[in-house]
Amino acid sequence: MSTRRATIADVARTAGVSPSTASVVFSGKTPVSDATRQRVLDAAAALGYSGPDPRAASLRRGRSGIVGVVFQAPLGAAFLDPVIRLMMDGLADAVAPIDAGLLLLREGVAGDSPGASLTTAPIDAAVLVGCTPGMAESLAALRARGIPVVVIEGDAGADVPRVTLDNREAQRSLASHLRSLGHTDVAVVTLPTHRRSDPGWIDERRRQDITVDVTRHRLDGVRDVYPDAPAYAATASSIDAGLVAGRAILADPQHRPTAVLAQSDLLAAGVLRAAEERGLVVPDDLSVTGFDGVDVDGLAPYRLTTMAQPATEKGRAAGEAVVAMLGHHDVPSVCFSSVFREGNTTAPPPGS
Amino acid sequence: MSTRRATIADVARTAGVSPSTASVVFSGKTPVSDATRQRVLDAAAALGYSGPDPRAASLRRGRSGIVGVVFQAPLGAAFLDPVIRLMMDGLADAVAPIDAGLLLLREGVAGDSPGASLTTAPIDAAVLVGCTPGMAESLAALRARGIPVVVIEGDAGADVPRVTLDNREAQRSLASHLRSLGHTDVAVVTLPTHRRSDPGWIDERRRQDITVDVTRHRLDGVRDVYPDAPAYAATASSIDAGLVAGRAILADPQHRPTAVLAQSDLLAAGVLRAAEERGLVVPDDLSVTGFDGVDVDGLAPYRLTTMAQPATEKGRAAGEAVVAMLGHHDVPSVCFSSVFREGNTTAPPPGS
DNA sequence: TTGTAAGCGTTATCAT
DNA sequence: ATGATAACGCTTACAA
Repeated sequence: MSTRRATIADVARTAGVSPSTASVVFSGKTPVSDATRQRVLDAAAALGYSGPDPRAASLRRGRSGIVGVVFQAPLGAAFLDPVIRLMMDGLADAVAPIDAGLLLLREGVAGDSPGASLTTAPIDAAVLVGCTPGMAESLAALRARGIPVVVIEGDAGADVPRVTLDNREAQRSLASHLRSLGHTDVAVVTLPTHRRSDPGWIDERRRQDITVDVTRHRLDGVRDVYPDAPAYAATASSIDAGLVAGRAILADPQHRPTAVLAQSDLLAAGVLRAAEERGLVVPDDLSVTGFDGVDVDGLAPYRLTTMAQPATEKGRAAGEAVVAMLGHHDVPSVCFSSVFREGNTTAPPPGS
Repeated sequence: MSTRRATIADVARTAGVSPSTASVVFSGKTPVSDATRQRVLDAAAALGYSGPDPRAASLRRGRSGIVGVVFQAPLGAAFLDPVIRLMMDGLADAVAPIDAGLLLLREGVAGDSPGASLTTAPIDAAVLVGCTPGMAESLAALRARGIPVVVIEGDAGADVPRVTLDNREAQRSLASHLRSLGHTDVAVVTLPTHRRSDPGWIDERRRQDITVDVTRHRLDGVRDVYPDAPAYAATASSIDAGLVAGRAILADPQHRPTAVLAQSDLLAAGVLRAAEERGLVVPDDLSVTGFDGVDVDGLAPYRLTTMAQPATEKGRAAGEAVVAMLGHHDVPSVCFSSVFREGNTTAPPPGS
């Protein structure tokens, strides 16, 4: 009973048709008479054949139906970010029409040689998430293979299509909002400045070599309005990291800003907690802004004043770009806009 | 310049060796003299050949190096759960040694025909996450193809290896802990009872047809100690869902339990918020227990009394099981144990 | 509507 | 250490 698996040729033979006909029955690419189709299906059932082997099909077709999604962090950490989760949903939706699956690839995690999985994996295209300079090797490997690439929130060179956000302008809007409320003394909580960075104040030197585009651009946005706003870098985009930053920023009662601009909603949530710890009432004693416009689980009753970004749309756009590239179309880079959303965490500064 | 991609045959010819030798240079499966290796590598570089085509290799090898991970929810929703995220990390680690990637598959999401992606995807094995009866078709499709399957937290029949948790016993431990503290009046917040379920009290009728194993088993664990504990089903494992449930449970001051057992840490976090809303002090006025032992972002300064489950280990075990099955080894089901962890959210009932 | 035939690019086996 | 050969299982022009 240890006979090998039936192939489409076996099915064809049993059904008394040619292999090509049997193939067509399964792919549906060409009309087949009902009678033959039924005979083929019956033969398949009899032999326990459950459709073409995807490996063989993909060799012949030159397509595997798989899109690689490349992260620079452990999966669990990446998915901590609600924006990434929404993006994945959009991506999954967008590639569903071509029946593609998403293959998770981690780059630069201990134990994986650079680009190895990228060259061994049968992917038709790749989406790089948050492309920093460290991804250069991965990128080179992909190009060498002629695999279409799209980058989300990052820069991979002129000829790689990007899906980005108006980070600087968006953050500037929030800063302007605070200024129009009368705030003059604000502080910033930034996202990590490097792939792995310690928490701490950002001096001019550190500022110079921020390698994470999003972080730099959003910081620039604040500085457009408040050129001297002090900034504290968090180690991650999380509530806990925001709490740490918030504590640092609110530590000295003599030198306390009247508003904090956090570079993500999660960080903002952490700042809110830090404020609570200090006995500060938001927004009366302190205004706090976020960024992303995601549902932060457990944030109620606060509604953050924030910039809502179309995270799912970004994923969808990346997916659509990939689909287009597989169809040999040129695809342009796209930059999405965030929209200002006022919540109940901002107000004029105390005593105004 | 639109010439087709170089193949290993081209490289071999250029290097003046046979295709098999060239192949071996890349796979390293057989010793090759340094001289020839270098010639092959040079030829490859000259032709812009960057290694064997994974599609062809996987046909020949009969392996694609891809493990499917099957979810029953939109990706974004699944990854909301910290336990799932940890599990993914463990899974990724465990399959890394065989250089396998993880292919995300969603089952039963609008637009995907049942089992379609499972039969089209070139996967060597599959991990079903949270296998409910609704996954029967997916399972059948996999078996028909002879693809090894492992199930995490679910039941797929006797001959499918499972990775599970001692849910009932673990939950019973927490209930016992509360009883030993003197609580007699407790309520439960459960995980969803069905794949999609509305929030609400669980009456005997609803109790009967809970299709989610985890939910049922943990509820059984409480009822082992408190046979009449009322239970309120949440719609998801999230802080917000826990908040809703907590509000319902704490609504009536006359009928207020002195302790709430939540079936996940996230739900427990929500209950904590509900308690705060009502002006109740935890643990003085109300004890709250969680389940999972994960870091709930933003939960500080609380430390939940909970059962810590080895989530990463579960993922790793599933990955190792898959690797073993691919090596034609039999693998047993494994059931992990949770360990009791006391935090600062439980105490004797008020006035005792 | 169905059949014929020619690969898709690689690797395992077996000689040499 | 290297080479010749034969699959791996399928799809798709093209012909009938």
